[in-house]
Amino acid sequence: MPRPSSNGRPTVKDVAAAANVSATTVSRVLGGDYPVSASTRKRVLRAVRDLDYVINAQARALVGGSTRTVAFVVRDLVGPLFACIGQGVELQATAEGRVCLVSTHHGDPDRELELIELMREQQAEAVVLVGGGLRTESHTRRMAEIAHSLDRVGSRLVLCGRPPIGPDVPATVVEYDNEGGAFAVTDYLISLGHRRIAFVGAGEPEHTTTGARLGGYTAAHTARGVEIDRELIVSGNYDRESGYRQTTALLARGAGMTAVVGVTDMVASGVLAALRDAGLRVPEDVSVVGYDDIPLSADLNPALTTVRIPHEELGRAAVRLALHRDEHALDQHMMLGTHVVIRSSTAPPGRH
Amino acid sequence: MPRPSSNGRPTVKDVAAAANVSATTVSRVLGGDYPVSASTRKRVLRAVRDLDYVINAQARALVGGSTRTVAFVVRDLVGPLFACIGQGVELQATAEGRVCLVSTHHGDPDRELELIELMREQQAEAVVLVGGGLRTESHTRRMAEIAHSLDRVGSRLVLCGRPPIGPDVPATVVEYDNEGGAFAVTDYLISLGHRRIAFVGAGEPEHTTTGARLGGYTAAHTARGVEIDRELIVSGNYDRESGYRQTTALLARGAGMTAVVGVTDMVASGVLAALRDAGLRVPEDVSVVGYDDIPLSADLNPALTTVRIPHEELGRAAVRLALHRDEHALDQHMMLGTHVVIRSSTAPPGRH
DNA sequence: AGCTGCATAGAAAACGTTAACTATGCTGCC
DNA sequence: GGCAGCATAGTTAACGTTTTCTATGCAGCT
Repeated sequence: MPRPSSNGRPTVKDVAAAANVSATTVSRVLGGDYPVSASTRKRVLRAVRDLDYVINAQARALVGGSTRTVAFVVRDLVGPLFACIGQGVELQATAEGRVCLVSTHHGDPDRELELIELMREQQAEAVVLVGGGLRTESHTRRMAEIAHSLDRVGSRLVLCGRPPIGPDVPATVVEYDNEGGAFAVTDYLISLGHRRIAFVGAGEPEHTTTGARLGGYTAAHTARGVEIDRELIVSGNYDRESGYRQTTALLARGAGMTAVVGVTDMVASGVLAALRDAGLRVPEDVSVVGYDDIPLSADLNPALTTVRIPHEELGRAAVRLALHRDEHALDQHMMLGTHVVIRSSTAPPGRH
Repeated sequence: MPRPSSNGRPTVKDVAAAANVSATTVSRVLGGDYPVSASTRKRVLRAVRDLDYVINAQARALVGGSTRTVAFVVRDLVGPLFACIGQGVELQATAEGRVCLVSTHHGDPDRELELIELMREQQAEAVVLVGGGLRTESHTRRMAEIAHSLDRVGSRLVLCGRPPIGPDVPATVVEYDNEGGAFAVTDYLISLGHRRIAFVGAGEPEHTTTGARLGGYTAAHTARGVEIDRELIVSGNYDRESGYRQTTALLARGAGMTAVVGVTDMVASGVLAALRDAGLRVPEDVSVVGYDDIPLSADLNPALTTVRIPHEELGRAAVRLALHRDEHALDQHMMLGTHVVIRSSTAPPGRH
């Protein structure tokens, strides 16, 4: 009859007593590094099983130094993009023997900062910020301070899908080419013959994601010598409903676009619905493209032309770089490529 | 110039030294329970800010008893259903001042058990298993043992969207009415006039989700006195591609169904695609229903008739019940209702 | 004056583990 | 035979908190 000490949870001492050895020996059997005689090992393992002992991760972390924990902070769990990247983070963390903490800030930048602080209390080895963020003066400064705070205690701030904060800020950055992808997909539309291309964005241009994508959209126009009608650039937020609303508004005021760039696939899906409801055909009347290539995109009707970003690899690389930053001391900034995925929502402009 | 001790991370001692008080006092200022003079408090808080001190959650947990941590174990982060429930878990955990651990098992029941063990090491206050699970003899027994293990150390196993394990197993169960929902939606199809209704399932019937939903499907037929053609019941797994494959196979062998029940919306989305590719119209030629009401479903073309389950509430209730199980000692088993959401993928059968 | 009681503060023990020493045989070698 | 060196095991001191328990001053009362 196993007789754990007080709490109900058996400790090394209990196991040691049951196996007639010292606590150290139990630790060594479990650690597996130090030589222990076969018979002792057997007795200890027996006691571990009998008592249903599991190690106390907190106590181990306290003495051992590391918690073997990676935190990831994300806008929402339900957004497919965040989930995809989060999946990469979780997979890589697990592969590296780490456990994953997760929390969501629902788009509130201040809450995001609070969460980082919380993760610092939790002694996470790395704090991965997934997705774009605000890029105002004050927010950037606070973020830089936080990066230093984390650095001081041996933890690492990782920006995943967000540009670097500044030159002297200790942070790992894994981004993908937001501007390049937007350039490519816009260029593709222009090459099809489109000249009036709407951009349905989200948030203020200070939001890094919209900013960079809008930049690519603009650059493509400039490169091709196509003038942009500022009327065609509108903005809401990152959900489907916003895409629907902005598009309806564009149509209502007779913007006369032949193509629409949605800032995300989610937004583009709203664009699609608005066009359909307005009796317009895609791609015959209006072409639509998105950005992200979330799982949903291939199933839309018509299947959405979009920009694929390497979601999972983004998350994996974030964790890999952060955990092995001694080995990758030089390349703590990684830029992953994106590429256009052409499906059925794009075609040359019709008669207009 | 702050001078932290060794590691780089300032400790209570460092703060105490900087503020000229004892460690105890620092702890009290931060804890906020014990009376501390205003001037002392000010000095301590000052030192905390100067040193950029944060508490060590591990050390606090070690002595304080609780880690204030909730773990959730889920099949995948990307599956919209899991993400939705996970969202509920995270929200409620945060609301209760807990931090969230997450890990994924990708449908491997053994891996699931390993993860629970891992979470036990982490001293999670509750371990929430999200989504259906295996229900074989041996797996059930192991799960029951694990529930007892967790219980012994003051942690709580929570089954979220999965039926109870057994009468004497200490676990909190929050399920939704899988059978009832499947009954209702099947009954709806029958009431529309359908008589040959295919069921595109997943996994062996030992998998709790498929088992219960198939049960509802069967019961509705029985209740209405409609005979089931066993040929119409097929099975694959839980993804879109499986729905596509099974449907294509059904059509290929001339099963002649006028309606299809997909075991999940994801599967139903594959069914939709297969029918479209086969030149069949939905709902004119074949009606399709799903189950889960994931965000995607309303955006499918045609919008999917399905069974709505209260995803977020499911996750929230799981955490709430587990953390306050002293107050809810009696109702540690909760069954949430489901209801049919009628959209455009269903209609009376056409000429056949 | 002497006591009680409160406000404030510190010292020391505890939480469960590991790491750095220390101790004891035993083998093998000159 | 003496000693180096290894295999094996135990003792003790950390790790960073919180929680007793104890101590001091000072007000208020009889």
